[in-house]
Amino acid sequence: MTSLAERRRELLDSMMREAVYEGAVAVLTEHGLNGTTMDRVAAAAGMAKGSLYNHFRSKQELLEFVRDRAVAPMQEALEEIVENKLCAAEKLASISRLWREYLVKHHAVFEFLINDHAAKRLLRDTEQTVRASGIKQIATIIEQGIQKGAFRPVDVTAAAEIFVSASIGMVEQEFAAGISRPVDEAGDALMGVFLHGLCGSEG
Amino acid sequence: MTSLAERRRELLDSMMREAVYEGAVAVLTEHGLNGTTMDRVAAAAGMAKGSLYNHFRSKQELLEFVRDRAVAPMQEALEEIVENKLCAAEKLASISRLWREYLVKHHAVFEFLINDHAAKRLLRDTEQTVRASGIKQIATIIEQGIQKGAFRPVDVTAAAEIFVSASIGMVEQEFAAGISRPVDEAGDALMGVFLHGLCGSEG
Amino acid sequence: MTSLAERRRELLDSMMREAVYEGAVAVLTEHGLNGTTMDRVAAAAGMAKGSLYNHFRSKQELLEFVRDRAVAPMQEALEEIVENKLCAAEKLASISRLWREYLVKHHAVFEFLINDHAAKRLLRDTEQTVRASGIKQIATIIEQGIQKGAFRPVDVTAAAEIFVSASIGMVEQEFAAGISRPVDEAGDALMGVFLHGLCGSEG
Amino acid sequence: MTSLAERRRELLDSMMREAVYEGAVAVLTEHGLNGTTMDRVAAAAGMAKGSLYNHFRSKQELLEFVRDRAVAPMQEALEEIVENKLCAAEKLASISRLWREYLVKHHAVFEFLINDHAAKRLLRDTEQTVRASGIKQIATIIEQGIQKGAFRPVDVTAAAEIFVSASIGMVEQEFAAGISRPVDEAGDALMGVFLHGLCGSEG
DNA sequence: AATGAATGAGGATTCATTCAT
DNA sequence: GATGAATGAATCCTCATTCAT
Repeated sequence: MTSLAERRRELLDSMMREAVYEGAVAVLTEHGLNGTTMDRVAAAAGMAKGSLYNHFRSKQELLEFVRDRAVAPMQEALEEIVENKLCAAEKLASISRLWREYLVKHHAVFEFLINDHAAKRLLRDTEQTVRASGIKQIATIIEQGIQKGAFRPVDVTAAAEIFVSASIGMVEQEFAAGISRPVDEAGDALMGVFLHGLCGSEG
Repeated sequence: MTSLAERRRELLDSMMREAVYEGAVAVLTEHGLNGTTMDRVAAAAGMAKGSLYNHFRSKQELLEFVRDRAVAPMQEALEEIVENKLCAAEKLASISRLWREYLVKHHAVFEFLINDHAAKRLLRDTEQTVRASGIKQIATIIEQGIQKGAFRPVDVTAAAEIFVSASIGMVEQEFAAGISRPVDEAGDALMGVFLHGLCGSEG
Repeated sequence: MTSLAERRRELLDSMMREAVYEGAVAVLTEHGLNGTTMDRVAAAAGMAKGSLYNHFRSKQELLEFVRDRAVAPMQEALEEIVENKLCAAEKLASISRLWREYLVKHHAVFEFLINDHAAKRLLRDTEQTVRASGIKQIATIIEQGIQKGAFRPVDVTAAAEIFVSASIGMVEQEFAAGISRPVDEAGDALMGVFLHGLCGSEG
Repeated sequence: MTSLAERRRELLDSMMREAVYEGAVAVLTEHGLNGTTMDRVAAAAGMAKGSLYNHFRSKQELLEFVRDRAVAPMQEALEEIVENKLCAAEKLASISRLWREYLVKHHAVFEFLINDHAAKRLLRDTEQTVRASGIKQIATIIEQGIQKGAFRPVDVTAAAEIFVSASIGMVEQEFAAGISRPVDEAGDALMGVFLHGLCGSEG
């Protein structure tokens, strides 16, 4: 049984983690990974620098927390889609839209999570990277599509990498270029090429 | 008219820039962008730290030089392919292979050039990014393919982004995962999906 | 008259001080004086860091308590020897052995008590240092020996300093060198030199 | 052949090392080993903190330099005495006086070099400690005295440890107590006890 | 033009002490 | 009294840039 004090502590703890998360995201957004210092995170989270170290052993641990905190809801949503009763093509379309929405919303965090190689070094994960696990899930969906006869028998991992790279790359490019496509238009373009190729049915 | 002294100066200058380039690449390879200090670059280039500042106003300028120096031959090769007499699909296949070879060979540099957002910030380019200019060229090729009736009338920019993201993403993923696919296999997989889609001709 | 509550408080208090003593000694042993943080002491003593400050005004006060707590039994034993009916030479031999045993047993504490000048600064004592009071006692014994005609009329303080320094120094040296002499051998060597000198009876 | 520039550099370097040495000694004297921060050393040496790191890789390396710089002249003087034509007893007396003079003069440094266990930890030396090497030399002298028949056949290492501990301990005690004996008096007292013991010739 | 020592603003981390609960 | 999170000064070390030689 959890005592009152314990529950209160947990509540406070989760509040502070939330503050740290939001502070860190704000700093990442404004200053990039390299400009994300403990000083700035502490200030943005409204606490003393030393306090951060009462909750995270190191900067790395803090950033890992931010990553997990940011990725968790997305991975849950992803799994939900994977387990749906939709057909493979519909699943891919849903995922493409899901990612686009998340990327747009949490751009700063994902920028450093997905692409930043400094972060890759810092957050030491290879197989478990967000990207890698996404690729695995997509590969599974494509595999299902192939077995149902909906898809041609292609190299599923390669196809999954293409899908993931393209999904993320398109959004990133929009950010870099400072433009923004309507969600549907972008998704349709991606799905059109990914499902039917450039050459079309007579190809 | 260039005097003898002037020519000699230029020669020396280009030799030193070459040394800086190679030193910087070596340091980037070994220590990553964050570990690339002026000290290390100077040491690797076989010169004094102060001398770097006689040729580059700042670290940023030096890194921009490295980027340009690294990208130039690739862009030349790209243009050559674009101007070839090949059909669009063959051009794309050639480019895919070209990029793969370059990425594998100069991995460290491109890692920081193409993806590292710390570098993006550092190297202030939006439209002129390597990626952006690559996308433009690819879009042109696809446009040609469409006009020749070889490709379906898709959103050329989106398709180009997909192609570029996928080309780069696949190699990056291999690096991250520590594996390496045979060049042809990877290229075939990409071209297969990109040209014909997952659904196949009956799709 | 002490009330029951008062007595209970005292009991609890002495139990906690005991826990603090043992915790502090453990930490001193494992981490050295510099590594002895209030956090670690609290953890080793099985209590919250804040609680330490309910019983000791500061780290310095806590360490002074540890010093006194560690030194007390040794000083009692020393006084017991001093008041014995033994002759001066035998007293010295007993003391030499007593110290050796204590030093070996409580090495970590005494290392910081006796020699560590950081501690000396921290624990501000001059005359009352363990060392100083030991020297006084030894001087008294030597004085007695001289008055009984057993010893030559030497400078008693100097002789006492020699005895104390040598007693401690020999053990310290063993620790530093990582070796350990048998108690008797070391004691015999010390007493031999101290009583008869290097030159021998004909000297 | 050393170029002019090279010689000038060496001169400047040795001047700066001298400044660092004196600054460090001043700080050690005033603040103790624990209070000896790089900031303070830099300030005392009249230079910027960062400059220290151009000449010493770390605080430890700097302190090791200070130790060596402080110890070198003493060890040279010690060796000179060892190689003299004096008899063993005279050598010991000379050494005793030498040490006393050095200790008095460079008290702060030696306090941390010889006794401070924080320093021992920091300066990782066991056998090569100042103390250990001094003991070795003394042991050699005693050994010679024994072979010449001047000394009784005692445990030379133990006797050397006694001599060294007593020599240093007496000075340290004077410092701690804030008094100061005349050099000769202290030396005579030590040599008297060390050579002839407490018991005297009839002992 | 080359050199490399000097600089000093930061940056990550530690820890004695305080204080609200 | 007990607790442990909060605090922020202090510490070691880094590195882009400057400048005298």
